[in-house]
Amino acid sequence: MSYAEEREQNIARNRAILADLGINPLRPKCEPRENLRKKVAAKKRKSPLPESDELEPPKKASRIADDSNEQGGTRRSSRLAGKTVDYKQEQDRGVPEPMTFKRSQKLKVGQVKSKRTYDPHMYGHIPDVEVGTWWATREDCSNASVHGPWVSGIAPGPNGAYSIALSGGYDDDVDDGYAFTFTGSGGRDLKGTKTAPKNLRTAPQSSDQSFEDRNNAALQRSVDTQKPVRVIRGFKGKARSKYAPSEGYRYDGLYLVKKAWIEKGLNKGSFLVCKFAFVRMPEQEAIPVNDGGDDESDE
DNA sequence: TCCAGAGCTGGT
DNA sequence: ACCAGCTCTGGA
Repeated sequence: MSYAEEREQNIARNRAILADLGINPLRPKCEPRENLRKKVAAKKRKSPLPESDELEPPKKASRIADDSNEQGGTRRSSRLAGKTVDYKQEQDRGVPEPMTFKRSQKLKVGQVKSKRTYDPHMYGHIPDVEVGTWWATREDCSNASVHGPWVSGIAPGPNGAYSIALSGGYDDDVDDGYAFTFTGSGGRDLKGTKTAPKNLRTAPQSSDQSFEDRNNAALQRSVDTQKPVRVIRGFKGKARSKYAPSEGYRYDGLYLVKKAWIEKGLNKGSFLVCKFAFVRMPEQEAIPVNDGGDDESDE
Protein backbone atom coordinates (compact mmCIF):
# COMPACT_ATOMS: atom_id res chain seq x y z
CA MET A 1 0.00 0.00 0.00
CA SER A 2 1.30 3.42 -0.82
CA TYR A 3 2.04 6.01 1.79
CA ALA A 4 -0.82 8.16 0.55
CA GLU A 5 -3.27 5.29 0.70
CA GLU A 6 -2.15 4.33 4.13
CA ARG A 7 -2.43 7.89 5.24
CA GLU A 8 -5.98 8.15 3.96
CA GLN A 9 -6.80 5.00 5.80
CA ASN A 10 -5.32 6.21 9.06
CA ILE A 11 -7.03 9.54 8.78
CA ALA A 12 -10.35 7.92 8.06
CA ARG A 13 -9.94 5.71 11.05
CA ASN A 14 -9.01 8.60 13.29
CA ARG A 15 -11.94 10.58 12.01
CA ALA A 16 -14.22 7.71 12.85
CA ILE A 17 -12.85 7.64 16.36
CA LEU A 18 -13.48 11.34 16.79
CA ALA A 19 -16.95 10.99 15.34
CA ASP A 20 -17.58 8.26 17.81
CA LEU A 21 -16.69 10.59 20.62
CA GLY A 22 -18.52 13.35 18.86
CA ILE A 23 -21.83 12.51 20.40
CA ASN A 24 -21.59 15.56 22.54
CA PRO A 25 -23.19 18.95 22.57
CA LEU A 26 -19.88 20.70 22.30
CA ARG A 27 -19.63 20.91 18.62
CA PRO A 28 -21.97 23.80 17.90
CA LYS A 29 -20.30 25.91 20.54
CA CYS A 30 -16.92 25.36 19.14
CA GLU A 31 -17.66 25.93 15.51
CA PRO A 32 -15.70 28.79 14.08
CA ARG A 33 -17.78 31.89 13.93
CA GLU A 34 -15.95 34.04 11.55
CA ASN A 35 -12.94 34.21 9.44
CA LEU A 36 -10.54 36.30 11.38
CA ARG A 37 -7.49 35.97 9.36
CA LYS A 38 -5.58 39.10 8.75
CA LYS A 39 -2.44 39.60 6.87
CA VAL A 40 0.53 39.20 9.09
CA ALA A 41 3.93 40.69 8.86
CA ALA A 42 5.49 37.64 7.43
CA LYS A 43 8.35 35.72 8.89
CA LYS A 44 9.11 37.81 11.83
CA ARG A 45 9.87 35.48 14.58
CA LYS A 46 12.17 36.48 17.30
CA SER A 47 13.86 39.35 15.69
CA PRO A 48 17.37 39.89 17.00
CA LEU A 49 16.67 43.58 17.18
CA PRO A 50 16.05 44.56 20.76
CA GLU A 51 14.20 47.56 19.40
CA SER A 52 11.01 45.79 18.52
CA ASP A 53 9.60 45.71 21.97
CA GLU A 54 6.25 45.22 20.38
CA LEU A 55 6.88 42.11 18.43
CA GLU A 56 3.65 42.05 16.55
CA PRO A 57 1.24 39.28 17.21
CA PRO A 58 -1.00 38.43 14.30
CA LYS A 59 -4.68 39.27 14.27
CA LYS A 60 -6.71 39.29 17.36
CA ALA A 61 -4.23 37.60 19.51
CA SER A 62 -4.45 38.82 23.00
CA ARG A 63 -1.15 39.27 24.62
CA ILE A 64 -0.45 38.03 28.00
CA ALA A 65 -0.48 40.67 30.60
CA ASP A 66 3.17 41.40 30.72
CA ASP A 67 2.34 44.49 32.64
CA SER A 68 0.17 43.24 35.39
CA ASN A 69 -2.59 45.79 35.65
CA GLU A 70 -4.96 43.57 33.80
CA GLN A 71 -8.17 43.27 35.69
CA GLY A 72 -9.63 39.84 35.68
CA GLY A 73 -12.81 40.29 33.75
CA THR A 74 -12.25 42.46 30.75
CA ARG A 75 -11.28 41.07 27.42
CA ARG A 76 -8.27 42.71 26.01
CA SER A 77 -8.21 41.49 22.46
CA SER A 78 -9.67 43.83 19.91
CA ARG A 79 -12.12 41.24 18.75
CA LEU A 80 -13.56 40.86 22.19
CA ALA A 81 -12.89 44.27 23.49
CA GLY A 82 -15.31 45.33 26.14
CA LYS A 83 -16.75 41.93 26.75
CA THR A 84 -16.58 40.78 30.25
CA VAL A 85 -16.37 37.25 31.36
CA ASP A 86 -16.92 35.70 34.68
CA TYR A 87 -13.87 33.55 34.81
CA LYS A 88 -14.90 31.96 38.03
CA GLN A 89 -17.79 30.45 36.23
CA GLU A 90 -15.92 29.23 33.25
CA GLN A 91 -13.98 26.31 34.49
CA ASP A 92 -12.15 24.78 37.31
CA ARG A 93 -8.94 26.64 36.93
CA GLY A 94 -7.08 24.74 39.54
CA VAL A 95 -5.36 26.47 42.36
CA PRO A 96 -3.19 29.35 41.32
CA GLU A 97 0.25 28.57 42.49
CA PRO A 98 2.56 31.50 42.92
CA MET A 99 5.89 30.53 41.55
CA THR A 100 8.27 28.83 43.82
CA PHE A 101 11.46 28.48 41.93
CA LYS A 102 13.71 25.57 41.93
CA ARG A 103 16.24 25.38 39.17
CA SER A 104 14.75 28.17 37.17
CA GLN A 105 15.79 30.27 40.07
CA LYS A 106 19.08 30.68 38.38
CA LEU A 107 18.73 34.15 37.06
CA LYS A 108 20.85 35.47 34.30
CA VAL A 109 23.08 38.44 34.67
CA GLY A 110 20.95 41.51 34.66
CA GLN A 111 17.75 39.60 35.17
CA VAL A 112 15.88 40.97 38.11
CA LYS A 113 13.08 38.56 38.68
CA SER A 114 11.76 35.30 37.40
CA LYS A 115 9.75 35.32 34.23
CA ARG A 116 6.90 33.24 35.49
CA THR A 117 4.11 34.37 37.69
CA TYR A 118 2.51 30.99 38.10
CA ASP A 119 3.67 27.45 38.31
CA PRO A 120 2.78 25.61 35.11
CA HIS A 121 2.31 22.44 37.14
CA MET A 122 -1.38 22.87 37.64
CA TYR A 123 -4.49 21.71 35.85
CA GLY A 124 -6.82 24.06 34.09
CA HIS A 125 -6.39 27.61 32.91
CA ILE A 126 -3.49 29.72 34.02
CA PRO A 127 -4.95 32.77 35.75
CA ASP A 128 -5.14 35.84 33.53
CA VAL A 129 -4.22 33.98 30.38
CA GLU A 130 -7.14 34.18 28.01
CA VAL A 131 -8.03 31.55 25.51
CA GLY A 132 -6.63 32.86 22.26
CA THR A 133 -3.48 34.29 23.75
CA TRP A 134 -0.67 34.20 21.23
CA TRP A 135 3.10 33.91 21.52
CA ALA A 136 5.82 34.04 18.94
CA THR A 137 7.82 31.19 20.40
CA ARG A 138 7.54 28.21 22.65
CA GLU A 139 9.83 30.02 25.03
CA ASP A 140 7.33 32.83 25.43
CA CYS A 141 4.55 30.35 25.92
CA SER A 142 6.61 28.63 28.57
CA ASN A 143 7.22 31.88 30.37
CA ALA A 144 3.47 32.42 30.41
CA SER A 145 3.24 29.12 32.33
CA VAL A 146 0.79 27.68 29.83
CA HIS A 147 3.09 24.97 28.50
CA GLY A 148 6.35 24.56 30.34
CA PRO A 149 8.62 22.64 28.02
CA TRP A 150 10.34 24.50 25.22
CA VAL A 151 10.56 21.53 22.98
CA SER A 152 8.48 18.67 24.25
CA GLY A 153 4.88 18.51 23.13
CA ILE A 154 3.65 17.01 26.36
CA ALA A 155 3.91 18.35 29.89
CA PRO A 156 3.26 15.35 32.14
CA GLY A 157 1.75 15.50 35.61
CA PRO A 158 0.72 13.01 38.27
CA ASN A 159 -2.98 13.02 37.42
CA GLY A 160 -2.61 13.45 33.71
CA ALA A 161 -0.88 15.85 31.37
CA TYR A 162 -0.98 19.53 32.23
CA SER A 163 -0.69 20.69 28.69
CA ILE A 164 0.22 19.70 25.17
CA ALA A 165 1.43 21.45 22.04
CA LEU A 166 -0.04 20.62 18.65
CA SER A 167 2.68 21.16 16.13
CA GLY A 168 1.57 19.01 13.26
CA GLY A 169 4.41 16.59 13.51
CA TYR A 170 2.45 13.56 12.44
CA ASP A 171 0.90 13.06 9.06
CA ASP A 172 -2.22 11.21 10.03
CA ASP A 173 -3.45 13.28 12.92
CA VAL A 174 -6.86 14.85 12.48
CA ASP A 175 -7.84 18.29 13.73
CA ASP A 176 -11.46 19.33 13.75
CA GLY A 177 -10.95 22.17 16.16
CA TYR A 178 -13.36 20.99 18.80
CA ALA A 179 -11.68 17.60 18.70
CA PHE A 180 -8.45 16.17 17.41
CA THR A 181 -6.18 13.19 17.54
CA PHE A 182 -2.68 13.49 18.89
CA THR A 183 0.36 11.29 18.68
CA GLY A 184 2.49 10.50 21.71
CA SER A 185 6.20 10.91 22.18
CA GLY A 186 9.17 8.62 22.01
CA GLY A 187 10.40 6.14 19.46
CA ARG A 188 12.92 8.50 17.99
CA ASP A 189 16.63 8.29 17.95
CA LEU A 190 17.82 11.68 18.98
CA LYS A 191 21.45 10.85 19.43
CA GLY A 192 22.42 9.49 16.08
CA THR A 193 24.95 6.72 15.90
CA LYS A 194 28.21 6.26 17.73
CA THR A 195 30.19 7.19 14.72
CA ALA A 196 27.87 10.01 13.79
CA PRO A 197 26.54 11.38 17.04
CA LYS A 198 23.83 13.97 16.74
CA ASN A 199 22.35 16.45 19.06
CA LEU A 200 18.80 16.45 17.89
CA ARG A 201 15.53 17.51 19.43
CA THR A 202 13.44 15.63 16.93
CA ALA A 203 14.19 12.80 14.55
CA PRO A 204 12.28 10.34 12.40
CA GLN A 205 10.49 7.47 14.07
CA SER A 206 12.88 4.61 14.50
CA SER A 207 11.23 2.40 17.10
CA ASP A 208 7.88 1.76 18.71
CA GLN A 209 6.21 4.15 21.08
CA SER A 210 4.55 2.79 24.18
CA PHE A 211 2.68 3.81 27.27
CA GLU A 212 5.84 3.16 29.21
CA ASP A 213 6.97 6.52 28.01
CA ARG A 214 6.21 8.92 30.84
CA ASN A 215 4.65 11.48 28.55
CA ASN A 216 2.34 8.96 26.97
CA ALA A 217 1.58 7.47 30.37
CA ALA A 218 0.52 10.88 31.61
CA LEU A 219 -1.90 11.31 28.74
CA GLN A 220 -3.26 7.87 29.43
CA ARG A 221 -3.88 8.92 33.01
CA SER A 222 -5.74 11.93 31.68
CA VAL A 223 -8.31 9.57 30.25
CA ASP A 224 -8.98 8.15 33.70
CA THR A 225 -8.86 11.33 35.71
CA GLN A 226 -10.55 13.54 33.09
CA LYS A 227 -8.42 16.41 34.23
CA PRO A 228 -8.45 19.29 31.76
CA VAL A 229 -5.45 19.61 29.49
CA ARG A 230 -4.30 22.97 28.18
CA VAL A 231 -3.81 22.90 24.45
CA ILE A 232 -1.67 25.17 22.34
CA ARG A 233 -1.64 25.04 18.58
CA GLY A 234 1.51 25.91 16.68
CA PHE A 235 2.06 27.28 13.20
CA LYS A 236 3.60 24.07 12.01
CA GLY A 237 0.22 22.45 12.07
CA LYS A 238 -1.13 24.66 9.35
CA ALA A 239 -0.17 22.28 6.61
CA ARG A 240 -2.84 19.90 7.78
CA SER A 241 -5.08 21.87 10.09
CA LYS A 242 -7.03 24.98 9.34
CA TYR A 243 -7.20 25.59 13.06
CA ALA A 244 -3.48 26.12 13.37
CA PRO A 245 -2.32 29.71 13.68
CA SER A 246 -0.46 31.13 10.73
CA GLU A 247 2.42 32.01 12.97
CA GLY A 248 3.58 31.36 16.46
CA TYR A 249 1.66 29.53 19.14
CA ARG A 250 -1.83 30.08 20.47
CA TYR A 251 -3.59 28.94 23.61
CA ASP A 252 -6.78 27.22 22.56
CA GLY A 253 -8.17 26.36 25.95
CA LEU A 254 -9.02 23.17 27.76
CA TYR A 255 -9.62 19.73 26.35
CA LEU A 256 -10.28 16.31 27.78
CA VAL A 257 -8.52 13.18 26.63
CA LYS A 258 -11.29 10.75 25.81
CA LYS A 259 -9.39 7.82 24.43
CA ALA A 260 -5.91 6.38 24.27
CA TRP A 261 -4.78 3.58 22.01
CA ILE A 262 -1.87 2.17 20.08
CA GLU A 263 -1.74 1.75 16.34
CA LYS A 264 0.64 1.24 13.52
CA GLY A 265 2.09 4.62 12.79
CA LEU A 266 2.36 6.34 9.47
CA ASN A 267 6.12 6.26 9.32
CA LYS A 268 8.95 4.60 7.57
CA GLY A 269 9.10 1.23 9.22
CA SER A 270 5.52 1.17 10.46
CA PHE A 271 6.53 1.63 14.04
CA LEU A 272 3.81 1.72 16.63
CA VAL A 273 2.60 5.03 17.96
CA CYS A 274 0.42 6.03 20.89
CA LYS A 275 -2.66 7.95 19.86
CA PHE A 276 -5.00 10.09 21.88
CA ALA A 277 -8.39 11.60 21.13
CA PHE A 278 -9.06 15.05 22.56
CA VAL A 279 -12.41 16.78 22.89
CA ARG A 280 -12.80 20.39 23.85
CA MET A 281 -14.53 21.44 27.03
CA PRO A 282 -17.61 23.63 26.62
CA GLU A 283 -18.06 27.30 27.36
CA GLN A 284 -14.93 28.48 25.66
CA GLU A 285 -14.05 30.87 22.90
CA ALA A 286 -14.47 29.60 19.39
CA ILE A 287 -11.24 28.58 17.74
CA PRO A 288 -10.33 30.90 14.89
CA VAL A 289 -9.92 29.45 11.45
CA ASN A 290 -6.92 29.94 9.29
CA ASP A 291 -8.05 30.16 5.69
CA GLY A 292 -4.50 29.53 4.60
CA GLY A 293 -4.75 32.59 2.40
CA ASP A 294 -1.41 34.13 1.60
CA ASP A 295 1.76 32.56 2.80
CA GLU A 296 3.15 29.52 1.09
CA SER A 297 -0.04 27.94 -0.07
CA ASP A 298 1.22 24.46 0.41
CA GLU A 299 -0.85 21.49 -0.45
C1' DT B 1 16.44 23.84 2.08
C1' DC B 2 19.21 21.31 4.87
C1' DC B 3 22.18 20.63 8.74
C1' DA B 4 24.56 21.36 13.07
C1' DG B 5 24.69 22.97 17.54
C1' DA B 6 22.74 25.30 21.10
C1' DG B 7 19.49 26.96 25.47
C1' DC B 8 15.79 25.35 28.63
C1' DT B 9 12.42 22.48 31.06
C1' DG B 10 11.27 18.71 33.60
C1' DG B 11 11.84 14.12 35.14
C1' DT B 12 15.12 10.29 36.74
C1' DA C 1 24.55 14.38 36.68
C1' DC C 2 22.08 12.59 32.71
C1' DC C 3 18.65 12.36 29.24
C1' DA C 4 14.52 13.30 26.17
C1' DG C 5 11.79 16.58 23.94
C1' DC C 6 6.43 18.29 17.81
C1' DT C 7 12.52 24.48 18.98
C1' DC C 8 15.25 27.96 17.26
C1' DT C 9 18.94 30.19 14.95
C1' DG C 10 22.68 30.69 12.04
C1' DG C 11 25.44 29.19 8.43
C1' DA C 12 26.60 26.37 4.33
